Amino acid sequence: MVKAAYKTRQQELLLSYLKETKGKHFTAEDVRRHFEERNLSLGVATIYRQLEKLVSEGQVQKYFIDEHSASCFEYTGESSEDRTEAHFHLKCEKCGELFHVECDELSEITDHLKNEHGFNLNPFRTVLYGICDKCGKEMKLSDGKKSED
Amino acid sequence: MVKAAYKTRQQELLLSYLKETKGKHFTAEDVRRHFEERNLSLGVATIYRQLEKLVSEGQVQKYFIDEHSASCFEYTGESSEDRTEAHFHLKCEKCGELFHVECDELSEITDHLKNEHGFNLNPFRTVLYGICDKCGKEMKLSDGKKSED
DNA sequence: GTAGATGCAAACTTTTTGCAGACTG
DNA sequence: CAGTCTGCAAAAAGTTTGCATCTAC
Repeated sequence: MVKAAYKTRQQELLLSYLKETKGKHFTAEDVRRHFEERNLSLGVATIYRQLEKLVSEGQVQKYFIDEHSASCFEYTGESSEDRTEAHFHLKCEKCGELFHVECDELSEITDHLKNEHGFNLNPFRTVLYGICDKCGKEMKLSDGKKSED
Repeated sequence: MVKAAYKTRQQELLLSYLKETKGKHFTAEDVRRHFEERNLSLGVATIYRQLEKLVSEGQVQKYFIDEHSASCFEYTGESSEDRTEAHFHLKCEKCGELFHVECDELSEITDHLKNEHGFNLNPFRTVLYGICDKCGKEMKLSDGKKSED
């Protein structure tokens, strides 16, 4: 039996936040602070429970950066038609910046994984780690000793 | 000034474990349990401290799967010569399996990111999420129904 | 009225840290 | 002997859960 799913004030608050931030990532704490600043309290438990529901419905994507930071969420839309364009996440291991990249050539990896490895990649959830352009250049400048990587 | 770096029993135990498991992934808890079973206790704090040191030296790679599970570590070797072959990690969102794949074509994404986006990918740390071949087929078979993990 | 949602606080998990004592060189 | 390392236990940080209360329908 499917649950009745009541409509609540908290639910609508969260949904309005999601629509404002479409295409950007946020944490549960970001949501809580957003409403706290407006004197509209939303308990963390509620935030997590609502987000979890949306994640299981596929409206929100959840991904994980590293153990020191909170999970990232990202609203991608209610239906496949108005879905946010698929994009990858690049995380710089040095400066910590998280980039969103949309690039046709990157979708080749998606095709390759599907065709050759039978693996159906979910780009939203995938975070590619490495060193970004800016940090790479800075490291070259200050690199006195030989590095093996 | 560089620290003196004493050689300890615990250090050697850990190193022997690493060499046994080369190319496989493990968690801090796996290490602790491994030695507990042999009545050789290694404190978790020590395990984390030693692993952290090896990670910063580049001998061990550390990556994150999701917030419910512990960080994964993987020993890749002391020098670039005997380094483990670079490989990607594919994580199935359904069955939870973590696959290691070495594939030349996948390295194209590394080149593309470097050349077009100036991003120097670290494949060891990168986990690609999606649905594996086996689960994808199972899901097709049971299509109408809601399926659980 | 009843099923479902909320909010608080406590529980939980993994990882880090402070510190006293043990060990290495 | 001095400098490091270890192990314990407590602390952190993010997330989940139990439960009493409140709300939607």
